[in-house]
Amino acid sequence: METAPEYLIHGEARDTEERIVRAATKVFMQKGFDGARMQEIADEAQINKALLHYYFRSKEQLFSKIFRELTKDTHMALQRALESDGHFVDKIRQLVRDEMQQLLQNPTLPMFVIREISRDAERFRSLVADTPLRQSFVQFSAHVHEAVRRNEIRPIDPIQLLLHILALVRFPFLAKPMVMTVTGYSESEYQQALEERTNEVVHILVNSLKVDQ
Amino acid sequence: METAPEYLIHGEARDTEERIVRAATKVFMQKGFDGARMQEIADEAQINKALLHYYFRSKEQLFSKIFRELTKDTHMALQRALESDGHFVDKIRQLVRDEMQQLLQNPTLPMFVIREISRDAERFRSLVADTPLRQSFVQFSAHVHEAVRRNEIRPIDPIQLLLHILALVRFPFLAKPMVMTVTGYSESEYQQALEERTNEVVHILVNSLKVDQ
DNA sequence: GTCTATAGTTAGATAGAC
DNA sequence: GTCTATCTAACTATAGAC
Repeated sequence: METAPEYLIHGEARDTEERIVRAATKVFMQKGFDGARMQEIADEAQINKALLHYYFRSKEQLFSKIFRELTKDTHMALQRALESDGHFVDKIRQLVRDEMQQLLQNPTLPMFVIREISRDAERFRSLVADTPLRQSFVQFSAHVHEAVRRNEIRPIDPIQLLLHILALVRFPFLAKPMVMTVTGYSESEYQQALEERTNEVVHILVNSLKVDQ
Repeated sequence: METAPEYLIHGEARDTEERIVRAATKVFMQKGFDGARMQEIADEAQINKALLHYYFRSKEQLFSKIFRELTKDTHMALQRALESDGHFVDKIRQLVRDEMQQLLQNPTLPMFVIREISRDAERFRSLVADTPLRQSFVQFSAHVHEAVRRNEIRPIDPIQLLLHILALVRFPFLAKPMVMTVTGYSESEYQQALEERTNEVVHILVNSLKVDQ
C-alpha cells in the first residue's frame, strides 16, 4: 500500500502522518515493539486508532518505518571519521566526540536499537543487507590494519577495537536506569557524568592504542 | 500465597515447580516480559497453562521470582574483587576475569537484566533497596579514592571507572546480534572474539589507570 | 497436583457512515 | 481523511472435575 504522492494529499494529511510518526517514535522507543500499544500511539498523536491503520496498514509496518528512520544514519559518524585525514588516533577522537554528541541529543536510541535487534535479528540482517553499514566495518578494519602497519597504533584486532569504542560510548546510555539505581545518582548527576565522559573515553582509547607498552 | 514446606510436597511437585522455573527462565530471557507468553512457558515445561497459575498466581509474580533469582548474585564478583588484598589494579584484573568467565557461561543475562530494568526501573529500585548491591558502589568508590591517594592509579571519578568496566565487559554480550550483523561474523567467530576479550579488556583498563600519563 | 473448559479482557485490525 | 462501532484473535486468569 503506497502512500499517495505528496501533491495529492490535501487538508491536514501531511500533518497527521507526521504526528503519527512522531507519536509512534516516542511510544516505540519507550516501550519497545512488544510493549507498545496502538491505542497509546493514537492517543499520543491525538487521533483515532483506526486512522493508524489507514496510514500504516499494521503495527508491524508502522514499526518498520520508525525503525528504518531511526537507524538509517547509524554509519554516518563512522564514515565521517574514516574519511577524515590524519593520524588514526585523530579519527578515533573525532568518532568518539561525534557519537557522544549525537547520543547526548538522543540518549534512548541505543536501548531501542539493541532491544529490537535482539528481539528480531533477522529483520535487521535483511535491513542491513543493502546498506553502507556493512561496508563500513570492512573499511574500518582496513584502516586499523593500515594504522598498525604504519606504527601509528599497537597491533589490535579490529573487532576488539570496535567493541571498545561502541561499548565505552553507548553502554552508559543503555545502562542508565541500572547504573543510576546502583549508584544512587540523580538524573542531573548522571547527566553530568555523561557529559564529562567524552574526554574520559578519548583518554582511555588513545592510551590503549599507544605503541611500546 | 506461600509454597508448602518442602517435606509436605509429594509426588512430582518439586520437579514440576523446578521445570516451570527453568522454562520461565528460558522464555523470559529470550522474549522479555512483554514478549513472553504463559502458553509458551507451559509448553516448554510440558505442563498445562493452568498449572502455572497454581504455582505462581500471575505472570507478574512468576517473572518477579525469575528476575530476583537471576540478579541476586550480581554484586558477588565486585565484592570478591574488593575484598581481595593487594594493588588496586589487581582487584580490577580479578573483577574483569571473574565477570567475563561468568558471562561466557550465561551470555544472555546482560540483555535480560538491562531490558527489564529499562522497562520498569521502579521495580528494580525497590528490589535493590534492601540489598548489598547498593552498598557495593559506596565501597567501590572508597577503594578508588584510597587507591588514588596511595598513587596506585591516576585520579579518576569512580562512576567513570565503573562505567568503563561494565561497558567493556558487558556490552559485547548485549550487542552480540547487532555486532554480528554489522561485522558479518559467524556465531563461532564472535564466540572466539568474546573469549579472547578478557586480556584485551584488562589491558585497556590497566593502561588507562597508570599514573604519569 | 493436574487437567479441560471457559470466563474476562484487551489487542490489532476492519466496516461503513460522514 | 477521519470518525464510531465492531470483529476476531490472543492473552491472562479462574472454575471445577478428577
